[in-house]
Amino acid sequence: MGSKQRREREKEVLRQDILDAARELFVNEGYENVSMRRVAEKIEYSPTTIYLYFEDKASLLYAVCEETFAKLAKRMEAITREGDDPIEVLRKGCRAYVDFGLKNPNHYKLTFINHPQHPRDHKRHLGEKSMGMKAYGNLRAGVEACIKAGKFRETDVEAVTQMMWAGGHGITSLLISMPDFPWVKKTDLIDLMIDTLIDGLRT
Amino acid sequence: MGSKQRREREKEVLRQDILDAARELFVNEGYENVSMRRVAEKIEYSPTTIYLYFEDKASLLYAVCEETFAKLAKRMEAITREGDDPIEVLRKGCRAYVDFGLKNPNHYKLTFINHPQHPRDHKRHLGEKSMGMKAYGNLRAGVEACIKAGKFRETDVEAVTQMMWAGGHGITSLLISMPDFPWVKKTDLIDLMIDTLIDGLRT
DNA sequence: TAGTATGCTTAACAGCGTTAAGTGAAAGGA
DNA sequence: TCCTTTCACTTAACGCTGTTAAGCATACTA
Repeated sequence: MGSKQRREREKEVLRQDILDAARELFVNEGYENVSMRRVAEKIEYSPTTIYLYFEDKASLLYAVCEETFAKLAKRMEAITREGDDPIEVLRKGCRAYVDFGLKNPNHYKLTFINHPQHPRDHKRHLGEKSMGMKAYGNLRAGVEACIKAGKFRETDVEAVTQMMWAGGHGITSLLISMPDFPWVKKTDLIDLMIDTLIDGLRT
Repeated sequence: MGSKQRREREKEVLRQDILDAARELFVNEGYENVSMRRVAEKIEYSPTTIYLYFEDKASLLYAVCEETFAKLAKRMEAITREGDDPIEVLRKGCRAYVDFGLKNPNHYKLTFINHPQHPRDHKRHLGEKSMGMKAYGNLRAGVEACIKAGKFRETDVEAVTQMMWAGGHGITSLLISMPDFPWVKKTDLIDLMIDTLIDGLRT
């Protein structure tokens, strides 16, 4: 009787095994350089088995990213909750975002740089309930707090949030995708960006 | 006697034909979605012929990008030469950069977003004589002029240049690779970024 | 115990970037 | 003019890719 539940538990385990294998390969070697056959080999199943658990390679990628971005969202939320001076919260949030990207470059690439090719995938990472969107919400809250506290001059919250995001993303993505460029010290660049943006927004 | 020169002229024509075909396909359908066979079909030669003119697909891409970025470098240089108020020059330069990216999204993706997979390709676009580097040099000159004119507080020119680039790139790349995100008005976002960064750098 | 549903595999398709070998015409020298 | 060499190009193939259709065993149900 309970066999049905047991089988479902087993399926869940295999699904997670696939995800773990895919994550490790994607992160270490890059999405493009990992084939479904290699993922299958790693879990010691035939390639087609993966398709019983994930629609296609992009879906597998999406699932992996979602897992990782849950971590980012959680960290961002923790920073917001600590509730210092709102400016300091915002600063820490931005730094956490960039650090996260630099520490998980392949995850970052997968989600924010390597644009999804299939039109329908575009919307997935931005869905209302997606983890990426949750992190964005946190950033937005941070910006709103600064404005409400009178630290920033009155402006469009949405626009400022998107600008802050773009600032963080600009640094993160350039550092990741052009590692051979003669960058100045990374931390200096990150701090300069965050400080300059915040200074430029001050009342 | 002159036949050797004639043949070389003909080769140059075919090389340009390949470039033109590749550019059109890459720009309209994206690098990943265009195969060498399709480029070959367009110029009505066999796929292998392309390899007589370009080392591989990445080299073909590189050549296409270089052509386009020559245009960007030229425009940036023109703005610098016009020589208004240095701040205004910098502002215009940044705007030109973003506009260029948004107007040529696939070119932009190819050069700045779609990181090159082969290690050796990394360096190509950043070579001393590359067009991308020339545009960077222009931006740097713009920043330097602002500092020398006493408009910006004394800081590391290189760091500020890289930050400005990252600001422009952040907006450009996000707008391009996430077209379905609920962005505020594009021009507002661009102006907000540029103005905020400049304000944050002021003396 | 017979029949069915389930989980996985084998085999294959159509495409990819790229290379080795071959072809046919034009060029150069005698 | 004839022969040889060069050169631009093609044909065929290799080993890979993501993905699907069909088949095969095992485990569950009646």
